[in-house]
Amino acid sequence: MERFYISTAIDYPNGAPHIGHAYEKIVTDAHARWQRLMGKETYFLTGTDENGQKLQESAKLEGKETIDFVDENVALFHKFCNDLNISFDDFIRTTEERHKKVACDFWKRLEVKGDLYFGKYSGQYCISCENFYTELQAPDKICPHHNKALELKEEDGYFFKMSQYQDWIINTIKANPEFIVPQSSHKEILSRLENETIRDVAFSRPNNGWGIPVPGQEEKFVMYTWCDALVNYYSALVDKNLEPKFWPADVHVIGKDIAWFHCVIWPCMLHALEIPLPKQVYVHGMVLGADGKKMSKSLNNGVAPYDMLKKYPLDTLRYYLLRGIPATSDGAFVEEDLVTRNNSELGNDYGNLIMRVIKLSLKHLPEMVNAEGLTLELTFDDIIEKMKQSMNKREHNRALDALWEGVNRANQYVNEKAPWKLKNDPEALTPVVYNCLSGIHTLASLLYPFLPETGAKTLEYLDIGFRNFTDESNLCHTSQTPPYTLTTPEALFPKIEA
RNA sequence: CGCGGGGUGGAGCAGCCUGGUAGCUCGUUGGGCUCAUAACCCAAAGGUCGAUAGUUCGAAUCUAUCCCCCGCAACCA
Repeated sequence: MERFYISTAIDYPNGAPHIGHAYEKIVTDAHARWQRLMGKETYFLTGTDENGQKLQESAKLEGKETIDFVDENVALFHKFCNDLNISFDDFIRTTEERHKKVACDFWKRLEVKGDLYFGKYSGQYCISCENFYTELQAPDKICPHHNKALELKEEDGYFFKMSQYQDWIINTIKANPEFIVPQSSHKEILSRLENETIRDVAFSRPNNGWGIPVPGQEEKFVMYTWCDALVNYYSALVDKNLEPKFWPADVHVIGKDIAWFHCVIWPCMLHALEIPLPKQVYVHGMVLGADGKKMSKSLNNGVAPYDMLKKYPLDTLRYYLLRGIPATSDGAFVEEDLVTRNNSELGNDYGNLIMRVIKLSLKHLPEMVNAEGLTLELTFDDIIEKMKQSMNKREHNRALDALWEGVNRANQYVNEKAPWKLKNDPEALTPVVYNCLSGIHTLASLLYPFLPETGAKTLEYLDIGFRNFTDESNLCHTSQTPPYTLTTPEALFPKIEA
C-alpha cells in the first residue's frame, strides 16, 4: 500500500490559536483525508513548539510556572484541533521526552560529524527587547520597537556549519522543482540563496532554565528553538518505530514566515546526517484581513476562529477557507463572501441537489432504489481526475472548483431528465433517480475530505459507505451499483441571513 | 536599483510559461421548470486585460521603462 506522511508546522503556544492556525490545520486535514480516500496509508502529524524563551517570559508575566502556562495553552490547541474536526494521527509536544531524546541524538550526531562548533555571535542588541537585530531589521542601529540605540554585544554559543552546504542546497532545490511549492516560494528561496552568502546558524542559546539542554553543556546552553523544533517531524515517528515506514515525509505544510527554516536549514541538517529529505515543503498562503492586509491588532482587521464557529457551521468555515482562500497565494477573509458561498454553493448547489433528489424519490418510489438493468449515464471520471491532479499540486481550491462542476452537472441532469414528469411511471423514473443517487454517492464521497461532517451526513441519507476510488482501472464505478435506502434529509446548509 | 507576488467587465478570481475570436463564480436583467432550502436550468447585458514604447501579420499573453498595491527580508519562535 502506498504511504503518505503529512505534517503541519508545530504551533507556538504563546496564546490562543488564531485563524492562521485554523487555516493551516484545515488545509492539511483536507489533504490527509484526501490521500486516505485515495487509498494511501496516511499519517498526519501536528503539535506544539514549546521550548522558546518567549514562553518563559510570557509565563512570568502571568505569574505562572512555564510548564503550567504551556500546558494550558497546549490544551487550547489540542481542543482547537478537535473543534475543527482535524484527523491528526499524532500530536507531538517538543517538551515530551520522546522528542528531547531524538533532538539530543541529532545534536550529538551533528557534533560527531564536525558540523557544530563553538563560537561567538556578535550583533546589535537591544537591552529592552533582549534581542539581537540584523542590519536589515535595524539599518540605522536603532531598535524598531523601543526607538533606542542598539549596542554591540557578543555571546558565546554553538553554530551549525550551514554555509558549507550553500551550493548543495541550491543544486538540490534546482534539481527538484517540486521540493518547494508553490513556484513563487521556490523562486523566492532560490533567489535568496543565489544572491546572498548564507551564514552559519546559531544553534544554542544561554540556558535560562527552559529548553532542551545541549548535550555535554547542559548547565550553560539550551538548543536554539529551530534546531530542536524542526526535528519534531522525525522524532514523532521514532518512538513508535514508524520512521522506517513513513520517513521521508511526503509534505510539510507550513506558512511563509517559516519557509526559510524548512526549505534551507532543515534540509541541510538532514543532509549532514545523511537522512533523506522530505519530498516537499508546501508553503501555503496567508489569511489576510477583509481589507487585503495582514491581520493585526492595530488595523483591527482580525478574524477570531471561535467567533466564526459560533456564527457558522464548522463545514461552512472549512469550505470557505479551502475554496475562498487561494491555495498558492494570500487571500482576504471576507465574512460576506463566506455567507454568500454558504448560501449559494453549499446550500443552493449542493444541499438543494441532495434534497430535491431524495425527496422526489421518497415521494414516488420505495425507500430502496436499485440499479437493476440500467446504464449509468451520470458519471464523474473527468472530475475525479481533475481533482486528483489539483490535489497533487496542493491546489485544493481548484479541486473544489472541479467538484462543483460535478455538482452542477448533476443539477443539469435533473433538469434535463425532469423526473417529476415520470412520477406515474416507476419503470422510467427509477433509472433516472438511481443515476442521481449514484452521482450524489460519488460527489459526497469526494466532498468528504474537505467537509467531513457534510460528506458523512449525505452518505447516511443514502445508507451507504464511501465510493472506492482506490482501483485506478475502475474509475467508472460501473461495477459499483449498490442499492440505496433513503431517509428524509435535513437542510444541510440553511440560508444564513446576511 | 534587496527579494517575491499582484494590478483583467460592479465584486472576487482564471487565462500569461507553449502569442491568434477574453473565461469562471457572485451580483444584475429576461426566459424555462415546478422535484427541491423562492431553489435549479437556459440566455443576455457589462471589460480598449495598470501606463507608455517596442517585437510581430497578430499581444492580456513576449521585451523594455514607469506607476500603484501586498507580502517577505534568515541567530525575531
